[in-house]
Amino acid sequence: MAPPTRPSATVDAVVQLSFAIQARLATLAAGHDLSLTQLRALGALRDRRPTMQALAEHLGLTKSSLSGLIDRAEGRGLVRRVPDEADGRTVRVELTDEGRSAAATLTAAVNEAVDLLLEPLSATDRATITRIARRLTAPPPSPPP
Amino acid sequence: MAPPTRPSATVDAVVQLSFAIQARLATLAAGHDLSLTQLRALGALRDRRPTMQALAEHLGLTKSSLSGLIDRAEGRGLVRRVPDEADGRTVRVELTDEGRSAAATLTAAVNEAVDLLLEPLSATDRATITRIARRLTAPPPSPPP
DNA sequence: CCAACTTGGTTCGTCCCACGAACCAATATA
DNA sequence: TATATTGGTTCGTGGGACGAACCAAGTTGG
Repeated sequence: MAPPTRPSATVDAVVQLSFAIQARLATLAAGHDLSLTQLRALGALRDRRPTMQALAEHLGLTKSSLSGLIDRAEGRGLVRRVPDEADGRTVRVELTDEGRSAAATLTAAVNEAVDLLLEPLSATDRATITRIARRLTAPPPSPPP
Repeated sequence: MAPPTRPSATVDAVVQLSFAIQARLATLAAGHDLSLTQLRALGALRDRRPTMQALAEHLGLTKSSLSGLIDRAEGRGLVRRVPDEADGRTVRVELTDEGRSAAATLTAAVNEAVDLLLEPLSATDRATITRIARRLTAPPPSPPP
């Protein structure tokens, strides 16, 4: 069977929506002179102080990419590298006070922006899309070794 | 009232999902040595031959950004600039044969990848998320002048 | 009919982002 | 202790996006 040259309606709709969301987030981040990736990083650091390794994995970046990202964020005073106590090799990343306040502001802004986007939905639909999105992003259950 | 420092469950879930989708698309595009933006551009050109202006708007880029994008795509033989017959200033962009075949391949791959992502959903949930996504990405009805 | 404006694109300089390869220091292993 | 392995950084490359300056083709107004 020949591959379809047109996307399925479902795929198309979902992909379009993801682009719409990303566009909003990018605009919002740009308004604070941040890239989308930096926005994500700040979000990821809100309640963690991961190693470079862990953060890179979480963001889907290589370690060299992350190194540069953190360089820039550190240069802006949003983030700080701290040595790990246990292992002399590993470096942990944490928010500075300035970074924490920026993260809070941005979190609120993201909420507002996405809420606005979801505004046309009924309460029922909101609940449904939440459930579905959660389901799709939940890590698949893996049997412990 | 103080702004929340944590995103709402709904917003968080939806944003996470959008990142998951983008990551899949980016990986897929990278596998064909293309950027996400070029992937989008190819998709947009499947059934149109827009002016630079129109394409830039569709992709949410400035005209200078688009100029560079099309330069590179043209350099790879995926796309062609053609002069507009009516207006000597405007340039139209269209797929080459190679670009058309790449677009077809990629469309199929996107379908497969996103279908896989949506695999855990029931048929009902798929229908629901399609409806919701459509609703959210549909342009708001504007009264004709 | 021609000068002044507008419009559609390109070019240029700048910065961010992401990657792989090479490298270095600290730890783990044999 | 010699040899991996691991965690990060550095460097070079290339795409991506932007604004400002620019240019050519159309449009408008006197």
